[in-house]
Amino acid sequence: MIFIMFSLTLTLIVIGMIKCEQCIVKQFNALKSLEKDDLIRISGCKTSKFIKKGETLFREGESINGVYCIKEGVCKLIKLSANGKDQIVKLVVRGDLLGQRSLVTDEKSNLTAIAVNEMEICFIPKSEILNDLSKNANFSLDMLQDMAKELRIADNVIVDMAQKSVKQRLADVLVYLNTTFDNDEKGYLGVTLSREDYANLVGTATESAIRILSQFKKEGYISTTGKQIKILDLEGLKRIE
Amino acid sequence: MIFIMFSLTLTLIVIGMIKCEQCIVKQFNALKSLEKDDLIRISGCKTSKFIKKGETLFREGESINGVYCIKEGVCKLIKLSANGKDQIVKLVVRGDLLGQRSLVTDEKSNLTAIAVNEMEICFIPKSEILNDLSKNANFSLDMLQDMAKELRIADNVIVDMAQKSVKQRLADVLVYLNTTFDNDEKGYLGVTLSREDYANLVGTATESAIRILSQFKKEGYISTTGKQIKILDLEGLKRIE
DNA sequence: ATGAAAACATGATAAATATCATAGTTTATA
DNA sequence: TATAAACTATGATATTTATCATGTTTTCAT
Repeated sequence: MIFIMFSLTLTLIVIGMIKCEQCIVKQFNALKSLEKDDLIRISGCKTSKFIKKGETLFREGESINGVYCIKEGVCKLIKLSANGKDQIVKLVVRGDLLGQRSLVTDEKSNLTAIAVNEMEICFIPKSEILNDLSKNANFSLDMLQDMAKELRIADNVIVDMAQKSVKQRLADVLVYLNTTFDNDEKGYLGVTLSREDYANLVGTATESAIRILSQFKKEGYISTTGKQIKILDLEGLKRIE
Repeated sequence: MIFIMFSLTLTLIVIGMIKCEQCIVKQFNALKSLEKDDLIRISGCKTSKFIKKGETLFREGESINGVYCIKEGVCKLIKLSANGKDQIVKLVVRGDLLGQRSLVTDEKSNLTAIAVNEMEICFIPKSEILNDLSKNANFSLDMLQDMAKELRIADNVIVDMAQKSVKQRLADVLVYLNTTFDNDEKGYLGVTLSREDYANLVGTATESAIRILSQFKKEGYISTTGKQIKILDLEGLKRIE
């Protein structure tokens, strides 16, 4: 009997079926404001998934009809610009909720979401969570606060895009990655991006991103091993202009 | 007696004391979801103001502690970037609510608001409206929808800033102004901005904005009389790349 | 109305960035 | 483990944008 329970728990863990009410990452987002009963109800209808690097969660123009809770991994939110280039609008990380906008509007998604590395996510259908929005003032206030924060960040990104040089923006990205993700054992950035991803994050040509990273390397700000990047002089990067 | 009533009404109108529940512009924002009783209560504590062109409503770093309802006129939301240049993050127009973020966070304002022309605004203290957020689900849902929309727009601006050329962005701004504001009797854009404002909207040097506007003029897309700009070839502007 | 200040305009030049070309490296996988 | 495909790197050059300089026009307060 004990063996069976153990085996069951193990299986649940292996296929990612941790219950919402026990899940650690809910601490980091608006779900923390839900009552235990509601979390249990939501847990019953959520879908857990593992997503491989490079897989698409959803595309621009699709209906989402729910929120994704990022349990592990990183994904990039991309928009294809009129001139055919991809722009990474933001990175979504462990603990973040993805698709809040779909809860309050019926619009199609404005962005495409693609996994940057192995991800573990839970999908909660809109229908299941919509009631909480109208009945639980704390939850909707929390949601408002999240959006307000995202809006402030977006405004700052606009200013940076408009006013800073490509080199500054690239330095900013490195600083951001360094502070947002734990470095690995060897001191490399915790997220591995392609040079093209870097270019699409700062809005420049891939060659330009490569060139500037090479320059950073020559000047001793970073070192690289293949795609992996190690920050050697964080304060120096912050001073770049 | 009739004369006194008439005189009173007239005075109220002249000093801008239209009551919220009768105010047309509330249709355009989240206030439309409040009950009549709540609007009357709010009306009782709101402050009405006329703001002259160039005046500052609030500055980056200040506490706002309430929302402004824009009854008439336009203001620009500015952020000073690290390199000392102003960036206009967005224009706020008749019907918009300004400062929603202050309702759900205690942070200082991230932006500075300056009147672009003569404005008429009402200020509603945070204390008075906070209760409505927790008690009126429609109101807070409306607020969420507003923010979701702003977020989508901000994401699009990020992509444009990162991927489009200065010329394209400037053409976009002209198209935006043309569609957002009614042109005056002579067909000029309904909002008059300085060349520096145009530069700060698209994130370029003032000389560059001037140069490109001159070019648009030569190429027959627009005509100008002093600061005033008339769109001659809207479709042409949309096609610029 | 008038003079000073602000805004507009444009040339010359420098700096930043994109594009095209080519080659070396890494990565994935058959 | 061989091989193609994808990614990284760098040079040469073109294009875009910023900066500095200077003159003109408009605006505004007296």
